[in-house]
Amino acid sequence: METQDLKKVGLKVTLPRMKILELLQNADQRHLSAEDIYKLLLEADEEIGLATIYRVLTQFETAGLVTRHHFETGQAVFELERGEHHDHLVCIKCGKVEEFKNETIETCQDKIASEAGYRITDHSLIIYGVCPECQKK
Amino acid sequence: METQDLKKVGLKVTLPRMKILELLQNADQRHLSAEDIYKLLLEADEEIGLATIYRVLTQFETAGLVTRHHFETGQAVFELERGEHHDHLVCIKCGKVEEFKNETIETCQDKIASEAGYRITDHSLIIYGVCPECQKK
DNA sequence: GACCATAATGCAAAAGCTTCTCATTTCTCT
DNA sequence: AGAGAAATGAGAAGCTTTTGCATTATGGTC
Ligand SMILES: [Mn+2]
Ligand SMILES: [Mn+2]
Ligand SMILES: [Zn+2]
Ligand SMILES: [Zn+2]
Repeated sequence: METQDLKKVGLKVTLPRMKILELLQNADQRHLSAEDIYKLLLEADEEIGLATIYRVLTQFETAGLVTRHHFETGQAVFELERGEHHDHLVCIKCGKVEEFKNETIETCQDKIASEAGYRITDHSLIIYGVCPECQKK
Repeated sequence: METQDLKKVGLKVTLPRMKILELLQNADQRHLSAEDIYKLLLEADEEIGLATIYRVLTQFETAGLVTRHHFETGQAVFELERGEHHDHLVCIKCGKVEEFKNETIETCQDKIASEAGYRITDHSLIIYGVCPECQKK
């Protein structure tokens, strides 16, 4: 029940917030831009302003419900936070996004940061390439 | 002699291009945004339009003279290409950028991409953290 | 060195994404 | 149901980057 998720993080339960959360949970595509969400909601006859979508996504991000990524598409994409960190493999032809997790890389990163004396707060690893389907064309 | 660099890649030798290239070679800070370059040139009494700077940087990128990065600062940063790939460690407090290269990570990335059937074209690994100096404050 | 065709520049306007303002609506709590 | 507080929608504004077009500079030729 999503209503709980919102209350838990101190956000009022409103229609826009419910619909956006629902969409993030159920959409085929896990990684969505604000505009994607806007259009998908329109298709479902839920007319929610783009400004609200941006506002809500930022609130969700602050609340730890979603994560924002900056792939090189010009627009940020958001995905529901599932508690397990992962990185991304993005097809430059069709935009498909795959996820992966690699302990060796994570460990190396921590080592690099600590050797440089940095207190690491975050990282972003994105591999760009052409997916198997797009290679055939 | 920078004039050669430009001719080599098929670009006319113009004052803006020379000045921008020179700045990228000599600036204290290796990673500069278009606006940074604009302002530094102004300080040096070289009034070059921002549009030209963007255009030239894109041409330099296409020609392989510079590399463009998207740190999460809202603006792209550019650095002179030195032929050796590396990744970045960015201080979220002061904006300092450090470079590193890690063979283990590079190898893992290639393995991940090929296991997913992707033909890798590029990747971006950015570690965000707080640098030693900023930790003291 | 002057000339010409072509390419590059500067400026302002436009575009693309995101945030903000403020009047109106919706929630929550009683 | 009603009051107070918070959220929404619509449009304006903000930022970074790109584009159109008139003007200027460059590189090759005579
Ligand atoms: Mn993901
Ligand atoms: Mn670098
Ligand atoms: Zn693809
Ligand atoms: Zn710092």
